[in-house]
Amino acid sequence: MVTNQFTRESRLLTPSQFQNVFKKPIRFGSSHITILVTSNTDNNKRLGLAIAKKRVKLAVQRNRIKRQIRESFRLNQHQLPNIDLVVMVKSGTDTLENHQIRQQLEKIWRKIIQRHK
RNA sequence: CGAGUUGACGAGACAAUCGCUGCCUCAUCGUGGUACUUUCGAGUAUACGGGUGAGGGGGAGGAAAGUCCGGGCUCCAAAGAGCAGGGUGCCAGAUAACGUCUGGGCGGCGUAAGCCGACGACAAGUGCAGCAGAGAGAAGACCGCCGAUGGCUGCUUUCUAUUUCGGUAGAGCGUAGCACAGGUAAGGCUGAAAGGGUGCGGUAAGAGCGCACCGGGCGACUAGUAAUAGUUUGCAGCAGGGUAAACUCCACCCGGAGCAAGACCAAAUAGGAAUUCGUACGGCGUGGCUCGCGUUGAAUUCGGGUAGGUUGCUUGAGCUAUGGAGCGAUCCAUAGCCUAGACGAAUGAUUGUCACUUUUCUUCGGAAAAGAUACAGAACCCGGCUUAUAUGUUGACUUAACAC
RNA sequence: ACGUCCGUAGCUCAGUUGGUUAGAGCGCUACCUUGACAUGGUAGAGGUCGGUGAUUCAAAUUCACUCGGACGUA
Repeated sequence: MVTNQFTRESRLLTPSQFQNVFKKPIRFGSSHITILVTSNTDNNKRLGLAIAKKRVKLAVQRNRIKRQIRESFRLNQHQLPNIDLVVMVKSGTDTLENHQIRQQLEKIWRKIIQRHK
């Protein structure tokens, strides 16, 4: 059954969970977005967000980007393998439109799926 | 109708689909507690916490921002005393409090509505003012003016002495000159600033030296709670400029830290080793000092080890309505309402329709196309201030021109 | 979230009881020295003192607001 739910179980919550991803990541990227990926053993996919204040200055823009990423992850999660991933963002992302962010993310999802087949 | 001033409110709407978050109700699952039954396996009931599902209703701001003030709350001792330090600064009021607000005063800007003002004291004391300039604070004579008085020189005349009878010398009066002593702050020059202003008189020239008016000072009176005001009145020619966002003085206010405060649960700070000081006139306890109060051996080094969860957390100086008091800020009474509580951090995404602005077309009903949708995201909570902001609705007021 | 501090030349810093003109080192430019380079020497350019306003005769310095940056607190 395919669900589009997005609960606390599908997020990275503690610093140690984040550290696991940062230790030995596989990198995927586009012009404005970098994603670090590690496979996990919990039979689950988990998303973490690292949107630095240094890269995106205004809180409104940071929130907007995070919502877009979560929304895209929520809609595409059932296609993904069991991985932990952290999404990072480069400077200038706050000037992108919502649909541009979504296009970039969808490209990266496809790359990850291919890599893990 | 144009231009403007000022206050209040708003900050796109609706629908569908897919989500997030916490609240309520119901169903269900499992577990611990309590009561009852028991064949000691368990079963039933109950309330609460937890998981899952369904339904319902709620979910960012006017500035949530800057962190510039003030308060609540929490801990430091129950928050105390003095000093230091800091803040505020016309008067009165409002308030939990304020650097805020309201009303009034004074000054400035504007035709006006209205707006702006860190607006106590420099006559308590100390300090500062480069360069320029004569002089910078009980000032000063550089140019200029005068030179009455005194001095020097000349002339007229009078007197005295002397005489070679032409004069000569001295003294006095008058007068002309010099600018030597000196007088003078009206004018010039310098500067941001030069010790009341204008006029007349006056004088050697001038000067509050005298007078008139204006301005200012001190006191009285009147009005006002007061700041302050006055076509009131008396006094004295004027009394010393600027700077306190210079030290300072005066009045009033302020103990320190902050929800990463603090509390609870589990773990942990353990147990150790070495050195030094000390055994109470000491050390520590928030940050400045002294007192006071509380508590008690302290410091350094080596080695070892943690930083998870719950709570604080949203019912509050709360909001709405009505009535009353007050010019107003605001306050009082009654009734009703509950309106975000997240924590690697929710409050969203997509699509459609309408609404907004501009342009074009128009049968003046509207239609089409394009564009824009600001500033910006709660993190303990309030009251303000300040800064950012596309734009909409509306109240009151001022004013030019025109029309009546 | 709360708290503290800092902005001066291209870089690193001086300079603040308000006073004439904002200075040092490195770097930069030109010339001299060398066959050439380095070194050395001489000269020169380069500053809205983060911004706006206020106080004052006068502000890098004092005050208010504002912009940017750094650090600390579990």
